[in-house]
Amino acid sequence: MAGELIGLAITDKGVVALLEPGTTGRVVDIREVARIEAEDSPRWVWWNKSTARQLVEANIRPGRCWDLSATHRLIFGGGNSGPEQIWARLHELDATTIPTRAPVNLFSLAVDSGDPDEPVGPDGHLRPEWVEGEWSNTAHRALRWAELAVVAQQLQVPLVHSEATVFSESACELLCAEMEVVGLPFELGVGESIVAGFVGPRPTTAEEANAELARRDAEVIQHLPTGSTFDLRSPDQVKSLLRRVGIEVPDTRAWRLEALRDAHPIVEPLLAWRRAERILTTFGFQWIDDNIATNLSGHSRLHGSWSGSDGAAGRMTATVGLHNMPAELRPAIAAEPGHVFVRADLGQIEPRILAAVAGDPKLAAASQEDDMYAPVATQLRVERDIAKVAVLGAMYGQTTGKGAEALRGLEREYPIAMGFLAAADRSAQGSHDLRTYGGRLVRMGSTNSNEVSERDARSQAAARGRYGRNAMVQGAAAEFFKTWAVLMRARGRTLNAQIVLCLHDELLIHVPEQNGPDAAALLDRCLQEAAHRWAPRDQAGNQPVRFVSDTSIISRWSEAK
DNA sequence: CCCATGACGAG
DNA sequence: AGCTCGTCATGGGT
Repeated sequence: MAGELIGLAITDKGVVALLEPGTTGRVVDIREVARIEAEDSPRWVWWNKSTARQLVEANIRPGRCWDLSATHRLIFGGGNSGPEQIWARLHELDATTIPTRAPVNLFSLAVDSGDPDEPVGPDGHLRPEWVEGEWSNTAHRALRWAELAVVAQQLQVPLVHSEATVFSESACELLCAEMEVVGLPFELGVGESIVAGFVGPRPTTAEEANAELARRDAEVIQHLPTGSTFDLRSPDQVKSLLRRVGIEVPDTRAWRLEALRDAHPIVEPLLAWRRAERILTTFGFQWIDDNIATNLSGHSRLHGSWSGSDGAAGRMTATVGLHNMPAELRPAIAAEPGHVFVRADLGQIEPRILAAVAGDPKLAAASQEDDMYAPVATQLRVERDIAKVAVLGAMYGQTTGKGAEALRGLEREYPIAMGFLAAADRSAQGSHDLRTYGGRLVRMGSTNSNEVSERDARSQAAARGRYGRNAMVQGAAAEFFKTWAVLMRARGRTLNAQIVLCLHDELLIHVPEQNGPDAAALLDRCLQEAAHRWAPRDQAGNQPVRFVSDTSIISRWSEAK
């Protein structure tokens, strides 16, 4: 039956343990999973993304799952957790008492802590040995592990605030597994030449590398008296270097030096040095060698790991710089032969989300426009850019600058939205946890460790307030984005449309060239469906907030916008 | 060796 | 505006 829950655990040797409802479970070949998926489309239950990855690696792409880890992060907030933490929370056990495997010695061997074939120890916690992988040693144990997953799922059900969010966040873990396995198309030659443009050609020996380093340092140091030695990698030394030429700065951040370009001829080469250093250390040849794999047909892809939600507000995160690649590298992200990218980003997502989650009808009315800042500006009787800064400032907790005055206009014209933000701010200031529209707990950890001055305490509270009001918008926006993304993942299967990058409000989809237009149209339909499924409706059942995207079909990421 | 901090890229 | 994230560097501490 579609949507039926089936517990699933796959050992590292590929043994598949299935726990279907009302059965004692069975051990099967992975092809059986593919058959069940095709015929019944169940909702698979598993501990975390690692199972999703095993399936994707076997070329099985399930439609639905209940990911215990993703759901745990929704219910309880915070970042990634292992089975032992999930289990402990569901049984209201103190996380600090979770046992860890003691080093193997005579003493630890002497302690008898019950039946090692039973995953739950006498203290009620999962045994560390099981958590660390011993569940995978035998088919019998794998069955127990799948069974425990179903037990945990049943315990999560009553704690869930929105089942729809559980489903989309779980599906997002599947999407993450896929993005990890398939990678981001990356044209090696183009990437290498971009890097070389910043840091010089790829060195073949350590001497060459050192010479290039010295050459780049000299471009900056030449503006100082001969014999000067400063380590440009040390902010402290850069500060004293600048003091030497008569520039006094509290820090040496780029935006501050930008303003001092004309103060001394050393500033410009210093900024250039910094840009090159960023490429060299973070996005250089080493990065390419470490993270880009070339397949048998000679095409290269960048592989990182993805998390469907990590950190505070539940945005996706990614490693190896997938979320902060310098724009200069985007020409290297190229569709493979016979393919195109469909790229789309959500327009003005945060104010639209605010209108929706706050239920502000007037702001919702403004969202009907392609540019919703225009009607807001009219209401406030200010310039459009002022209105924009004011709205963003309200969501981020701006306290100074131009937006501050227009803020009073916002309070007057959009009291519901502003009241929503103020409530989040107050709650966070008081260290009270928040919950996003989709039901994610945003923890306000009271980290006020030592005694601090009255002044510091106030500024920390204000920072918490800003964090809280932002988390309610950013968090809900992340949920909405993921709903959109996983709908496209599901609906795009028949077009062979593969999502290869998620960037907070932007999707990059790799698709056979002939399917590009269909995929682009589908992506827009998925946006409307996401709005319909996710966003709050008014009393009449109408969806009052309009969401828009900018969609294009391109060959290289750099062609966008 | 861990940890805090500065710096910087992206949204 | 000020918010999130990951990554790499130095420099302090153990």
